[in-house]
Amino acid sequence: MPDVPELNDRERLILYAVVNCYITTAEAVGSRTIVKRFDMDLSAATVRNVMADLEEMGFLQQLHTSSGRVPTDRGYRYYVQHLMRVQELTLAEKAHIEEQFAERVRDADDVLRQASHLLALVSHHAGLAESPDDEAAEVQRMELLPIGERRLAVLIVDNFGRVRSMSIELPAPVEGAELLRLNSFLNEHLRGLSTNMLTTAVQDKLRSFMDEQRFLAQQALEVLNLLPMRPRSQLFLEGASQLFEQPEFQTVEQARGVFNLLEEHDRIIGLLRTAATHGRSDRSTVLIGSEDIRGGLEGLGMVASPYRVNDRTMGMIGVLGPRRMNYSRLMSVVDYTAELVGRMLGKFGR
Amino acid sequence: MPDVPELNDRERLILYAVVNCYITTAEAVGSRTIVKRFDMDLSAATVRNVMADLEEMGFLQQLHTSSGRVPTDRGYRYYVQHLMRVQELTLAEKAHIEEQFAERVRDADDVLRQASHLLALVSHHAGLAESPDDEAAEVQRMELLPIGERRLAVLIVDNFGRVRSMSIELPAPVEGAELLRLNSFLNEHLRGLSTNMLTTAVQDKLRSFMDEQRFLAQQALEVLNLLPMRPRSQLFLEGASQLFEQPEFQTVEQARGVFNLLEEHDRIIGLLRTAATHGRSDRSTVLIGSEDIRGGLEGLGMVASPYRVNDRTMGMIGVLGPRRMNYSRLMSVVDYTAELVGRMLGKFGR
DNA sequence: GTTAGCACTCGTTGTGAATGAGTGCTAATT
DNA sequence: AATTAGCACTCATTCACAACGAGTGCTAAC
Repeated sequence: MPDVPELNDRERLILYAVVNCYITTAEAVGSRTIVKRFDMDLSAATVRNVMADLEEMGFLQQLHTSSGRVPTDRGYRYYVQHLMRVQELTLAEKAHIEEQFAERVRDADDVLRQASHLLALVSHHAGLAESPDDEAAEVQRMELLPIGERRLAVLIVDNFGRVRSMSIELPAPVEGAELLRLNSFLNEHLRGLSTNMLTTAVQDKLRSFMDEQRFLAQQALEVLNLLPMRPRSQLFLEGASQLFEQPEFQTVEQARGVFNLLEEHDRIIGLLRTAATHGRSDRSTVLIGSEDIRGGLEGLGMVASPYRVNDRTMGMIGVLGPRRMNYSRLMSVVDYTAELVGRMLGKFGR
Repeated sequence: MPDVPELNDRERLILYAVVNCYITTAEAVGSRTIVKRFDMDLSAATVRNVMADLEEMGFLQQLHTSSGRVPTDRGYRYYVQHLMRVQELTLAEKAHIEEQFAERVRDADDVLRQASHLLALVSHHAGLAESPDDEAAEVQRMELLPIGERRLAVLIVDNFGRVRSMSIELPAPVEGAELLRLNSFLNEHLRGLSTNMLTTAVQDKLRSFMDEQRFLAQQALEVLNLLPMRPRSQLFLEGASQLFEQPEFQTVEQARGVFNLLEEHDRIIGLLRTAATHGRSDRSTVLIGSEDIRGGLEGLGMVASPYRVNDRTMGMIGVLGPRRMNYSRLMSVVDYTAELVGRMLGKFGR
């Protein structure tokens, strides 16, 4: 982000006013509107002059001559970074959020599902929550269950209470006793490892084992190799339909753009992670429109925050809405939700 | 469906022509168009007369005077039931469909995920697949794994290789040996039961047990009661965005209607099941627009087919698209896919 | 430096005419 | 009696043109 010009007080005030107005009305805002709504001790003409300056500096934009101004991505960025102050949540609001979590949870995924639901509810935009990623997940327990002749169900329980289950077909039948030994071998040696590097871990250990151990390891490796382990980074997304209530997505053109993004969960996860790298690890970050190079976020904004368990970042949650969002409020909401998520997940971790 | 009038050959021919034209062009079709496209030995005027009759009988509809005709729901229904002939798949097409299934599968859900993906791909509409429902699923194995002090992971593996996992908090710690006994008790008595009636089954058995058995049953019941067992009927839905390419969903109004339906998975499952009751259990059925009383399907059509394992219906798959769909082709596609799904699931069930 | 005043821009709205696809009806034809 | 040609009619769509008004930029006065 090169050369962001310094703004004087008046310019800051007026940029603030424009963004603020636009966020609530969704319509280009003119000089008169501002003077009235903010009771300024300035004439419309003066405001006009300042607005012209702001436009020249790239903070505002005119859709056509003779129409009010609209903030640009840069305008929003400045607003978020220097002008707005984060609106802390009241106790009542915090309580309200906490209530949403009251339901019973079965595992970490439930917590995140609920988080996305809750975010959608209070933000009136799309709520996002990414399941703890595979690197952060450790194997808590593995279980091999025979189903049918040569078919095996392999269960991997991780430290978030999540279970990944796979059914595999063995090349040759394995008898009961052998299976038991294999099972305990796996548990003995793989516990605590990150779920996405099981095979390599076994491979590494393989050569150091002798005799029966070695045979078992060999067998374990065969089983592990059969596992279709594509790392699933799961995204919970709710309330997406609310985006289409927004005036900026009323034309089919723009609506389709948004819809396509919504279907690409991987893409959204990518955006969440970009946001993660931009911000501090304990605070929410904002990602605006074209700030992501790969495109697809045009006209949209995202507030994202990492959640942490035992001081380690496990994943991201956030809100996806029109670029014209109430960042001030949403940042607190997302922050607080992330904090709660972290706290709840603490119950699962060891 | 009361009083469907008999149609003579010419009327049938012309209704067929109108529906056919409309399906491909999405535009109201006029008399001249028909004569030309089908090389009819009739004049446009004659066709006009017949079309007027068909309109009177409720098969066609005019958007406004002086515009071509469009089929009504009843028109489509007649077309599907009496006029069109199902277009069998070529070997190449079958092969192409089968290829999509080539990937490794971890469990039954994977099969259905792939089915919905594939349906979306070949139909260019939304692909639907419902996971085997809870009644059809039998407990294959249960497993209690301790995590932390009083926390327990409960795994239920069903006969489709699917695992439902839950983490529960016990009121009091249970020590290892006891847990083992409880575990084997559960497996001994609950295996083969439908997953959605575990608690009642245990309750029934409870009184007949004595002594230790009784104590274990009591304990089992306590565990089962803690399980948040909401029956999840899962729906896999892919390719929904393709619907918005269709000309009939270009206005924001209609698009929103569709979008809302797409978000309500339960609603869609309901529709699939309605379709199931309308049709034969081994063949695809069509559901058109307002034929479902509860509404929400206006302007849409659905082709659905049950899939069967060991001659028992396990769930539904299908395609959701604009009412103006190529039923003739899609029925074969859905049928064949259902057959494949059934075959693949056979590998899991005992 | 600020403001009042004014000409100017340009999207929006509304009106009316031209266009054309498609119909319904009637009278002629087979 | 069924079919067809012909023609008047309907009505959505398109286009041009004018009126409107919100909002600007600029200039001159304060």
